[in-house]
Amino acid sequence: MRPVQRTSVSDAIIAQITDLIERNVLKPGDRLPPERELCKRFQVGRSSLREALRSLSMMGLLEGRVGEGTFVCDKGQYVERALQWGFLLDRKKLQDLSETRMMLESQNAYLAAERATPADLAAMADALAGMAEGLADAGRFLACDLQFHLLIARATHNSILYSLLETTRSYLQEWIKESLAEPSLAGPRAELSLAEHRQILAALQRRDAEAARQAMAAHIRSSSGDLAEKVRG
Amino acid sequence: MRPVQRTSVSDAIIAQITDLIERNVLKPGDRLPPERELCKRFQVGRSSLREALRSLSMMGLLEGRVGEGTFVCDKGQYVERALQWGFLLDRKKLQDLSETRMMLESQNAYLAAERATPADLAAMADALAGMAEGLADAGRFLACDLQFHLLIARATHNSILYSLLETTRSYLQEWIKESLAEPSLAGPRAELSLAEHRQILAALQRRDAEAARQAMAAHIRSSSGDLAEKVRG
DNA sequence: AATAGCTAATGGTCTGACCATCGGCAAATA
DNA sequence: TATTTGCCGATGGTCAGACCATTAGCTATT
Repeated sequence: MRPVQRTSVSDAIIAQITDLIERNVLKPGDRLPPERELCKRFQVGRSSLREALRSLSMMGLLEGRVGEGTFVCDKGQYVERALQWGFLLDRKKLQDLSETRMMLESQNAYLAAERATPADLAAMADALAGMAEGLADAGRFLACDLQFHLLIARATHNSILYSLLETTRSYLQEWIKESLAEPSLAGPRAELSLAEHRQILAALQRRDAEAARQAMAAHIRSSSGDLAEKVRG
Repeated sequence: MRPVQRTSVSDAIIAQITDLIERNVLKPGDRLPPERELCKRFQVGRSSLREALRSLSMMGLLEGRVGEGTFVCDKGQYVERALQWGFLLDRKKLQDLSETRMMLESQNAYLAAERATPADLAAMADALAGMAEGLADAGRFLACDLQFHLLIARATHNSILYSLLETTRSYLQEWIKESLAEPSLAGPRAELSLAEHRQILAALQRRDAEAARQAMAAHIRSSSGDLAEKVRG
């Protein structure tokens, strides 16, 4: 004898729908029948059906729009989401996070040097210009700073690396903002940061991957110096 | 003016519960209050609450047991869930994932060289011995192989990097297994792989971080050669 | 022709009910 | 006394029906 497996109604529905998507019977952008009709077809209650649809939405496979219907998502962020959950499960260790960010940023710079398109580089130059204009405006400066780093990640043309860096930054953003808000260091710090960014962009434009990586690493070490101290303290 | 964001009831509940888990107010193994009471506390209907719980279960954060209650999962189940979505990986994503893994593995090797404790190194040596013993047994060989790589990640003593590598591997495991199962290459491939692992371990023991990184990078390039081809093809 | 208002369809939410299962307790049994 | 049996309440799982907010598309007014 072996334990009989009980399969929940929702899970059965999930299996059926994922199967349909997998076999391409349901294509991205397609609209599913209304919930009330799906209930009749699957012969289940609406609660169970909705729990299934909710789970599928959570996986990024479906998307519900009020008054319109439920649609199959475009090629989605399944993997990215799953990796983000990984962060949730582990305790947020600032030090670990900071280190992870360092690795991601510098490696992304390396890859970006090899792959950035002219459009990518132009966007980075724009962000850099924004930083220069925002030397007096801390908010503007930080926004362009963040933008610049995300543009580098985007220039790797690797959605997973981009997503990872984005997530890491989002966790650290508060601390970064705080550490850069130190009034005593604000002026010189910002100018130094701007100069470092220029070096990074220059390396990217030269397609010098190793230089880009090192410039980025140096920048982060310098700009997050007291962030690291705060973390340790 | 900007579009006001509608936040669904379920999403709000999900946010609250994930936050509780994140802040360790809810620890793995803990039991949540009964659904009917959660409804009263959150001031929501049971449908919405259940949709939230269902989503959280789907993420691997919660587990419902009939007649007992809803419990916070030990972390780890989300990896298995991830495997079920393997089919969702298209070629581009596989490529991205493979690249991310490459970066994580080599950088982890770098850090591990600086931080591995004697116990870490001993465990790696054990895994290596297991691989040697398993030259004839593909299953044993692969298990020890995986173990070796995870031990390196663990030796970074950075829980986030470990978690990321673990998740990334879990996605790629099926393809890795498949690519290594090529009968024609099985023998020499395994021996080569073993030799490469020995080089990595040697570099770690010498505390030569740069050598460890390069050895790991070379190993992955060599061992996942036809994986990359499959991805491209 | 353009706009305002109406209507039906749809996803989102709530409620109450019933079922199957599980844990714990008490009674029956050896 | 120790073990088994049966029962009961609690709980998650499911269902059905209702109401709400939003949306698209139609209609009639301007």
